[in-house]
Amino acid sequence: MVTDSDSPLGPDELSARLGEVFDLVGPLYRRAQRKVEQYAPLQGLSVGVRAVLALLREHGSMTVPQMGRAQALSRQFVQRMVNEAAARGLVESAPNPAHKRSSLIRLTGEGAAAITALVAREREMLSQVGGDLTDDDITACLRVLTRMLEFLDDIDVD
Amino acid sequence: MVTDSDSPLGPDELSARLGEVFDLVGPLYRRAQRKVEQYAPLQGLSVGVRAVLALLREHGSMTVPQMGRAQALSRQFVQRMVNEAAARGLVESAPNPAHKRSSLIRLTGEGAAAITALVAREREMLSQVGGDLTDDDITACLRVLTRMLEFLDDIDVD
DNA sequence: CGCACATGACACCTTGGTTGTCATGTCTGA
DNA sequence: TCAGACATGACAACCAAGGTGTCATGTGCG
Repeated sequence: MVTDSDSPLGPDELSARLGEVFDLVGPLYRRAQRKVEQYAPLQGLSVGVRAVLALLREHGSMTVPQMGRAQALSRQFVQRMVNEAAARGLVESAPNPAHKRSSLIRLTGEGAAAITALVAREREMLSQVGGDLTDDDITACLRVLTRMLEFLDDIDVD
Repeated sequence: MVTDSDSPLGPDELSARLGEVFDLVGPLYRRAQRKVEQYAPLQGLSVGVRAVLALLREHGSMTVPQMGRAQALSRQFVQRMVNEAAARGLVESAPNPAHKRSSLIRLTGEGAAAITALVAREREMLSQVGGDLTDDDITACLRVLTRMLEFLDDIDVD
């Protein structure tokens, strides 16, 4: 039967259900941002700076344009966030052997401490989401979101 | 065993994995927004207006404050979107038998056509996501996102 | 070498969304 | 029954996230 819940969906059912996901992602994103806003400022971190620090924490040193591409943000915006972070001493630039103008950005000790502390607090908050979510649920969720992301990957920014 | 993949997670594992979800939602949201813009060249419908039309399409006529509460948005913002939609003839207000000042907002034929067409185009785009996603995957995804949204809902607005 | 392209810097704009305030309308209870 | 608490609409000020445009400089490649 076409509606077997554990076999891949056809295009029609798929798009209808993905539409539901889509309708949740927007509000979720914006509300999460607001929530982060009320946690992060304690350390003086804007959402953008937070994103930059988190990226560097996970991927190590990167150039500004690399970060922009990784997060689908304009390079100019990322640059602004990096400058702001640098002004607070959370981040520093190291010469890039591969490009004189485009230096590598890396976390300072202070920056690493700040983002680690912030993530810890966010986790603490998320742990209250509770409910009856299973590991499988979240794995499936990640699968879906990742697929959508892959599909959208070919968009050009900048 | 604590890590049984089909039993509810404890707070620690839960928050760690939900953190992963969060990190995907941002880029996904931004990419999707751009993709929709380029694929379905918005006939002048801002995200806010789109949300209002979608709400009315799903729930029938509502008052402005009702919509605000339904979406955890400030009533003033919803009002602005409704006014904008009304100015374009997508929506009209009917007298509310239960309240003289707060009229019921409902879709016009034009509004219904516009939102239906938009949703159809979005669906068409999403149908290309393809992959091997099952109905169960998406259901789980919706469960996760809904839980997160509910959790964030207790931010009081207005 | 020359030319297309990537990068940094900086200014300006748009959009989603909130907060505040005021006047008017509605409901409830002593 | 009527006073005060609360809901609504209207309008304005404000904010943060993020994009766009442009210019000068640097880099890589045919």
